[in-house]
Amino acid sequence: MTDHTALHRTVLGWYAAHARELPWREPEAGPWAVMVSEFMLQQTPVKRVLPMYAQWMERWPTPAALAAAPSGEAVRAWGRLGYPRRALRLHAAATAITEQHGGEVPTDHAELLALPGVGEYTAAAVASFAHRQRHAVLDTNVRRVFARLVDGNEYPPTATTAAERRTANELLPEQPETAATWAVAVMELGALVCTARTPDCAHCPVAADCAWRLAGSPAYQGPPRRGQSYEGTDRQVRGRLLAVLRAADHHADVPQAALDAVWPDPVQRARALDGLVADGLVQPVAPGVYRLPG
DNA sequence: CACCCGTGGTC
DNA sequence: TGACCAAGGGT
Repeated sequence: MTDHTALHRTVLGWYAAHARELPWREPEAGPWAVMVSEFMLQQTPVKRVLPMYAQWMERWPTPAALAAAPSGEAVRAWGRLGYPRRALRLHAAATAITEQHGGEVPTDHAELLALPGVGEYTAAAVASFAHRQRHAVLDTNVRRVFARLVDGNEYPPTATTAAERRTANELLPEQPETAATWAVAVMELGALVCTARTPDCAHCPVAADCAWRLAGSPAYQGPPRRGQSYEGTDRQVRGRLLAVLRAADHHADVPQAALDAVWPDPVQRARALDGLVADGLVQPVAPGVYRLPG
């Protein structure tokens, strides 16, 4: 039950002075704008999200507008943002919001969590950033900041732990409005200063209190964090296949031959295509003919 | 819970 | 240059 007022004031002051101006943080950005940004930002850098976000919000400014479009159009508009299943899930979330929540993004955390593509982080982020509620928001940035500041470790554990949730809740300001700003402020600190590779400790507002710094910035000791291989994987094949489908006109059939051209190994190619169909990203319309889903 | 799921930028 | 990283979620 320590008093964290000084820490709150320091971080909130830093945020007030250094926060980026992002469209989903503008006063006119409602819950839908926040939700769209959160889907796009899942494992994708802000810089690459910005242009796609602008296009998306202009085309589908409400959940109902997106729900009225074919899911394949969402996949097509997703472009090269990566992880196209996110586009499908965002479309499914828009449909659920339209059909079950009167077209309004839910305010209740549990209802948010029940939406397709909304997990622990995104539910807390929308409830906090858009609805100004008090929630611990644990993304990769926040987890890294707390790992260093509180635990003295360079990196957080592989998966979010109960101890991390305890820390986040312990440090969360009591007032909901303050907590909401605190959540985005800690995230911003992780994104801009307390970065993964080369943290800018010289400009960190809490460097003097940082357990990791005070311990001499010891190198990461934990288990090796598995890298993400990509060359030669099914994911690469899926990406190439879907690129062909996206490039085709809306409702234009894509012949098997066009898909066969993207990858030499027929076994892996077929497996990747089957996977896309199973995921609902590709629709088989006839033997040897495919398109994005309607 | 370990693994799968895209894409592009960085050192 | 290959490994790492980027506002995760689903299984």
